[in-house]
Amino acid sequence: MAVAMKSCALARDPLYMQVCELLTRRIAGGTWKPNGALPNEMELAREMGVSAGTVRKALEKLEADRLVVRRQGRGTFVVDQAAPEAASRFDRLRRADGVPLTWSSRLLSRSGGEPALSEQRMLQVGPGEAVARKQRLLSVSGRKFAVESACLAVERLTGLDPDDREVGDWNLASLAQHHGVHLARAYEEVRLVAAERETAALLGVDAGTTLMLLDRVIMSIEQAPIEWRSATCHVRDEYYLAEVA
Amino acid sequence: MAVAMKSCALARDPLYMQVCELLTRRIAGGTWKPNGALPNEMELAREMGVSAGTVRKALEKLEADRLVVRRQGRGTFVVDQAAPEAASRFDRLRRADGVPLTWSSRLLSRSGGEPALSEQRMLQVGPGEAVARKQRLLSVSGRKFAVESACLAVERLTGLDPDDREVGDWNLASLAQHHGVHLARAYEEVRLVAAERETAALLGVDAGTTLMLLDRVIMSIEQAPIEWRSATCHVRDEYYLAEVA
DNA sequence: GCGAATTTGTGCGTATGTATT
DNA sequence: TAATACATACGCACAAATTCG
Repeated sequence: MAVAMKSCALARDPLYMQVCELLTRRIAGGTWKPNGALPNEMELAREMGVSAGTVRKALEKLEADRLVVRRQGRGTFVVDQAAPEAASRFDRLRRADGVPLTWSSRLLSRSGGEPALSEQRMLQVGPGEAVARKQRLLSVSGRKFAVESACLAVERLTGLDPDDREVGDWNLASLAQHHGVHLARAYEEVRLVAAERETAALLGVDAGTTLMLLDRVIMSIEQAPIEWRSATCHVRDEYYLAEVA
Repeated sequence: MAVAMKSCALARDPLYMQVCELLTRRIAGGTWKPNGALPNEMELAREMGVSAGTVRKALEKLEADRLVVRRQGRGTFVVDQAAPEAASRFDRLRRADGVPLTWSSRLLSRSGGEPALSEQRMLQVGPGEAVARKQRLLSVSGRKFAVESACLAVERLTGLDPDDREVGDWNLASLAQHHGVHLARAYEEVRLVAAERETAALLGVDAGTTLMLLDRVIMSIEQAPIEWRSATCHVRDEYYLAEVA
């Protein structure tokens, strides 16, 4: 580990970034379970042959990336990406009273195989890289709310069999956690669109009704697009909440 | 400065946070001009009687808060909040091709005085705290695009005369920079609304047309709401872009 | 083109403070 | 109270980027 700096003429990552990457791999590899504690900073420093300050800097970055949480007096813990707070962090729709929107879903269809052109563009995948798709009808307290199409870049999830049961109606957060991918952030585009005939029929509105279209691409820490979701929403009091930093 | 730690039994901010606050005040006070360089780290450490590491940590926080930028080999510089990149950071509307939307504006009206109830709620001000208001018609390449109402918590801008010329059709970024306020982030709510008669008339659309309503509150670093803007937008190809971290 | 000077970035080591168990 | 673990603070050395002669 510490060897790397002087012996290699090529520009390498700083030592703390290497520590960061190693810890990331170990967390993804399951060395420590979600909600489990990492060894303390001194311990990690000794194991890896670096200074405590270097480990500290690496852990600070991991915490900023939401892979771990650190608590004074307790320790450093692996964040459970499948826990509700973490998993719903990309859902920005709110009820009129500000509470995060919850819905029930009915699977309309699913498929897989080669990506369409739009999917290649949104997910930055080549024509040959397999994707999985699903289409769902979302309902909010009994009311038909949205038609959602989602597309997953399955090959970016290490060791995932595209025909696996869990790809059926996948849960992105837990799927990612179990296949070595850490979700970092999302880009979401909000548009107004006129309802097409089929969509209108599914939502029970007149064709041509103006709906809210949400296109969301969720990216991994390595900046690779993982999932593209396109939801056509029949909003009433509900709203989209953005926090601009 | 360094005295504070042991002599005082009360829980005080950590030293680096005190340095941070001092530097923030000095930047707001104009000790160093926008785009100007701060003294180097060693210098600051000597001046303030703290270690270089403490100054470093303070500067890292200031950089995270976008008050300064630091460049290896060059120095640490005050961010010009009025520069286009900084000032337009809260504008999330995009043209169809992804380019940030630009507009021209026509001032429809302006006023000031006691806040209405909605303004008290959105800006978290009391009934007695003065606000300033303006209403504008925004056009995009000749097309009437939006009716915008903005409301400013003038009393949060230190030393600002509510009847000042610059409050007429204020520029929030430069107004904030000149009155000791640092804009940190914004909360924006996106809704679908039916155009009311007056709004429809101003935008040249039929009453009842579905429009995009954007409610944005910009907050200072101290978490105080500074400006509330409510824009009713007649979007066509344009879209709202959110980045969810 | 090159080297010296300047400034931030990285890394190491140590001591002490503070929250938790 | 004691032990543990992260948080803060200090100081030093060298690497890397930038600027300038």
